[in-house]
Parts: sequence; C-alpha cells; structure tokens
Amino acid sequence: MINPAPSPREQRKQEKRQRILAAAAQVFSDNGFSRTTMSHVAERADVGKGTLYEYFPSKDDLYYSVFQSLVREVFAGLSLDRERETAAEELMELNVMMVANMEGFRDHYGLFMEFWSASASSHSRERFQEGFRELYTLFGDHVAGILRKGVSQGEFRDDLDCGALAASLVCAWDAMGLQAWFDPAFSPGRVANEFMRVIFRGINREE
Amino acid sequence: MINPAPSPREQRKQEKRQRILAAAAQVFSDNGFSRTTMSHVAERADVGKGTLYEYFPSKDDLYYSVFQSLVREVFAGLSLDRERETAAEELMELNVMMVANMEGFRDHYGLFMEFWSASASSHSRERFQEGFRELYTLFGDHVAGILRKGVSQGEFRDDLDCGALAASLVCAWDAMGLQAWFDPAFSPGRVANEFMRVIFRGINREE
DNA sequence: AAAAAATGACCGACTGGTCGGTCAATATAC
DNA sequence: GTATATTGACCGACCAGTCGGTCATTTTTT
Repeated sequence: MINPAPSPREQRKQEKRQRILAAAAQVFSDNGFSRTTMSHVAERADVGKGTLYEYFPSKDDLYYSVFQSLVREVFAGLSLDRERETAAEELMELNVMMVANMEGFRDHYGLFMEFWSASASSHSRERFQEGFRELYTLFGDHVAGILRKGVSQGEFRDDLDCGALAASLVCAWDAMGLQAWFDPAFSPGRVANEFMRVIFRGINREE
Repeated sequence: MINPAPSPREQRKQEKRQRILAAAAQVFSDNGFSRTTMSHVAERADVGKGTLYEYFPSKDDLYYSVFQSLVREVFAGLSLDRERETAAEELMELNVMMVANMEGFRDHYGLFMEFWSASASSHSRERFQEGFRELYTLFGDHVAGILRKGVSQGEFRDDLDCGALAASLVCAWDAMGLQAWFDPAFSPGRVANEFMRVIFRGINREE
C-alpha cells in the first residue's frame, strides 16, 4: 500500500465531493452551463451553497471536473486491453463496445455537446480542448494499432493509410452517437453494423 | 415584376439587417452565446443597442437568425442537383464538396458547436433541433438516393442497407469537419479520401 | 420650389432582476 | 475546548430589454 490509510474524515470528504459532482452533472445536463446556478447545484446535492466552494474553487472548475469525471467514465466503459486472435475480431468488438457506449450514454449527450461547445468558446476552452484531443488521439491510436496489426498479419490489404482510416472510423462512431441523441428513430446498432460490414469488405484482402 | 419596387428606405433597412447579422455571427463565434452581450454586438455592427431591437426581438432570436443564415450558406456551398453518369461519380463529387466545405467553414465551427449544444439545452432548443434535423435528413436522403441509384444501375452491391449506410457517411463527414476544427494537424482531405477509397471497395460489385 | 408636417430609424441611459462568490455565524467532530 | 466543516444571508457586478427623445428623410402643403 502506498496510500497510508484514508482517515474517516478524509473519506467522508471524498464522498461528499462525489455527491456534489454527481448532482452537478445532473443539473448541468438538464439545464446547460449558463442556466444552472450554483444554488441549484447545492440544493440538488443537499448541501449549502458555501460548501460547494470548499470543494471546487469556482463554477468553471466544477464544470470542468464534471467533464473530467465523465471522460474517465467513458474510458472505463471501454476495455481497450482485451487482445483477440485476429484484428478483425478486435475491431468488431470495439464496434460493439462503441454502440453499447452510445446507448449507455444517451442521457449524457446533452452534456457532451456542451463540452464540445465549451471547448470552442468557453472561458476555459484550452482545458477542454486538451481533454478532447487526448481522448481522440488515444482512441485513434488504438484503432490505428489494430489496423496495422491486421495489415501485418495479412488480414487487411497492405495499401491502407491506417492513421487516416482510424481517424475516420473514430469520427463516424462519434457522430453516430450524436445522431442517436438527436433523433430517437436513429438506430446506432443498425447503422454501425452496416457501416462495419462495408468497411470490412473495403479493408479485407481478397483471397 | 411582382415585387413593386424596393424603396431606398427598405433597401437600406435590409442592408443594415445584414450588417447586424454579420457582426453578430462574428461576436457569437468569438465569445459564445452567453458571453456576448448585446452591447458588444451593437458596437461591432456600429449601431446603437436599441437599434438591434428594431431588427430582432431578442437576443435568442438574433442568435437563431445567425443560425438560419449559416445553414442557408452551407446549403448554398453544396450543389446537390448536378447529375452525373454514374452514382460513383456523384458520390465522389459530393465528397469533394464536403471537404471543400469543411475547409471553407473552419472558422465557423465554433459557432456550429454552440448551435449543436443550443439544440441540447438552449431556451429555444426546439427550433434548433428542427433546423438540424431538416439539414441532416435532407442531406441523408440525398446520399441514400445516390446509393440506391448505384444499386439499381448495377454499380453497387445489391445487399446494401442504403439508408443506414447513408447515415453513417453523413456522420463521418460531419465529424471530420469537427475534428479538423479541433486539431490543426488533421487533414480532412487525406482522411476523407482514404475513407472513400475503402467505402468504394466495400460497396462496389465485384466483377 | 420652399416650407411645414409627418414619419420612423436610431440612440443610450436606465431599470429590474439574476447569480457567482464571500464571510460571519453556527454546528459538528475530535 | 479547539479545530474543522457547513451554512445561507448578503453583496455588487453584470446584462437583457425598455423607453422617451432626437434627427434625418420623405411627404404634403402652399
């Protein structure tokens, strides 16, 4: 153990922090950044307004913390370490996880949208941009890695631009989630599957 | 002539309306909705604050008008009516136009992001959602139409789910623009071309 | 064609309300 | 009893939207 021992005091503090974070996520998600007030968050978290400021220095910081915790949650929902025999299997499994994630995070898409737009114009846009860039490059690199593995194992054609293709896959998945949020009739599962079918036919080496 | 004659007064009014709209687009784009003040817009448009309210009933309305005018501009940048011999040609030409649009609108992506998020949580989310849905279904239907044409002409495989595939193409293009905005190193041209190459291999009937 | 009258575009000081953040008072933990 | 945590009343910066008044332009009158 590196961490000595969480004093009960410290522990309660962490719990309260989490409670505030959860309440904030909820309220931000329902009302958007500028229409949520700190009092509202406090009420939802069942603490006094002043207490919020014991845990987070400002509204902006609270917002950013919600962002961070959601990003972490997204990563947690994706297990990127499971290795499979073939690259195709890995890619397919990734697709399944993405679709599951899209459906699981449907409620949070409003939040994500605002985070995007925060990274465009918010007061603390740099932090958000940085966070997103990290997310995308990490994920994109992972996908590119799978593609390269497939190429070197002779599963996929060897004339692929793996970096570019990985980027476009990430884009497509990303935007499907967005569409699904927009349009209740949109079925990410159906669209993603048809999409992957075509992609596979496009990248597989013909025998 | 149906329109009788634009009195010089009326004409100047229209011009000023445009000037305000342009200034507002600029300021909203730079600062985001909630951080732009009407005074700021007025200053940028070089009119008095009260004048704004002669042309637009409220800040929300002004914002929505900027949205509308930008959507119109996007459509104008796309010529969807040009017919080509083959569906493949049409699709490729669409790709070229999309890439051109991504590059042309790079400066406006910040605005678009906020519009998205406005359609999530803004006070007038219904209007924005409606606008976006219209945009996407129109465009998606167009792409689906091209795919169906290709199928019936025997260019493309006949087992395609054209609706789903069209939706995923639209998603991919959409998100590429977004990525390009995020990451200056991202080359939409390169990514989109590689992407289309794979897609074509995936949808073409093998001989 | 010149003067008078009418119009409506234009303006910015002002108001009413909102909300992030503070801090003195209070409660709780140890 | 002291330290730590919590609270909500309070402050003041900020801003959308209003309104009474000004003035350039157009229309009507003479």
